[in-house]
Amino acid sequence: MERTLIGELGKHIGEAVSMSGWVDVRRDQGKMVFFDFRDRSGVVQGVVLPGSEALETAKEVRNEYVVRVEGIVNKRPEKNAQANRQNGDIELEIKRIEVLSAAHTLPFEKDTEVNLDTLLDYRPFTIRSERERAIFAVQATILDTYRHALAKQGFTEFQAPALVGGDAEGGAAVFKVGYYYDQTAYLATSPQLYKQIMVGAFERVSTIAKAFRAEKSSTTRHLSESTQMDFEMGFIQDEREVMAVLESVIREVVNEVSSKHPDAFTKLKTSVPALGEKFPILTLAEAHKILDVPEGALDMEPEHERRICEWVKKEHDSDFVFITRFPTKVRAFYTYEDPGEAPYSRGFDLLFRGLEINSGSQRIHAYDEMVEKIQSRGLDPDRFAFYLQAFKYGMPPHGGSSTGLERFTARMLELGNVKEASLFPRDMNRIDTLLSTPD
RNA sequence: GCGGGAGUAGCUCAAUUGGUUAGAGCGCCGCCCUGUCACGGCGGAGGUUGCGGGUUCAAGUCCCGUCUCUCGCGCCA
Repeated sequence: MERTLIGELGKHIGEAVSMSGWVDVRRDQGKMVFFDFRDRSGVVQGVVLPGSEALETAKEVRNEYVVRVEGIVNKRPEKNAQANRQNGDIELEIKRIEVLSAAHTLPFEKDTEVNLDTLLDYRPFTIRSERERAIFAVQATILDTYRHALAKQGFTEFQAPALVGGDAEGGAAVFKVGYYYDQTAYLATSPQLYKQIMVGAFERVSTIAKAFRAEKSSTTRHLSESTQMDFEMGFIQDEREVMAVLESVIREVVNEVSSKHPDAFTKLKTSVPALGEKFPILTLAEAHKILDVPEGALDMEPEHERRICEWVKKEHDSDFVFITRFPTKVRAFYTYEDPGEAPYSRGFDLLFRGLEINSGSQRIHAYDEMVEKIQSRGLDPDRFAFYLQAFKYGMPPHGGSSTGLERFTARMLELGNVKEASLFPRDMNRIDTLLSTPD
């Protein structure tokens, strides 16, 4: 018999069906046994009635066993119906259970709350919990919506390399790759330079790339391996155009997540982010003034990011806020500085619920200016020769930005630690050993 | 890297001022249960208190070292 998905069972009342999935819960009543079964489409109750041939197997089966079940879809007796619950009005009267795969004793119940390290140590199991599936279903929607929102606006997606040569940008904490005998390779800390190269061909490009950072840091907002959602666009007047595209994408992502996953916010004990009329834009100086930070501070400390977001939420009903006009010297070398606006650059950060989730800017596009800037930062233009070709052979005024997927997901669902928004997070001490050699 | 907190049963935690045989809930195992839906009832197993040293008549508890987790800061072109 062909497999019927649990979500479709309601259309087969009175019919004999075959269903496959996991045992979500078993409730043994003695002469009869109840189950909740789970597959990708949902859950349904199954019941083995007294005297059924399936009773013996039903007694052996435990939670998380993978089974194929044959039975009849019945409407539940009125008094046993469960409102507000998927398939609460039906149940599967089990005639036969075939164990496709037994499960060993579980380390703990699937949906119990556990500490972060336990959660991650048992990841292949904990990912099955309702909470974890909700987080990563939301993350999948974030990725999908980001991609389509940009495609609609004429962006071409490309794949940036993760393996890069040369310590081009100076002594950042990078992962060194010992493979090439005559040169050094690293894992990319950003797809930035490749994005710019691609603007030279496609004007508008986007990429979802892995970024690797070997920082010896342990915080709730850092990962050694993170996912960046980037775009870069040509023919702009200034960074405001980049911000406008970013805002439109973020709005679409939030709206899509809230419509596709209406239960996720309740499950995670949070609420849909407030988008306000428009994301407020504050200069760094304005933000510091609001926070009563002494003049001359060059950047925002984590505590300032939290406080300014609280202020913006209260004053503008927005969980997002742009900060602009950072001093050029604290931004990346390729950041554009208009002569009339010195010493401030055309860079911006986007803060979301107390945390920086995106950073972007208008970039330098003139070859000579770029070479000069590289030199003034004490870097060697020869080492950037490959990248500089993009500018040498005609580059439009352009800019772009980069959103940290894990940070965005974590703030969206108000997760305490960005590692909760990563399926398999890597940090200073954590890396799983799937590839370890068997004995 | 610096600072705070923590490490006790499979999981989440408790254990008074250093004092008898280290407890609970959940899970697990066994028995009972014909309408449960986190089913319920009765019983049971399960511990080198992270690791190493020290103080003491006596250490889960105090001291030193070490490892790990966690939070904050620093770092994060």
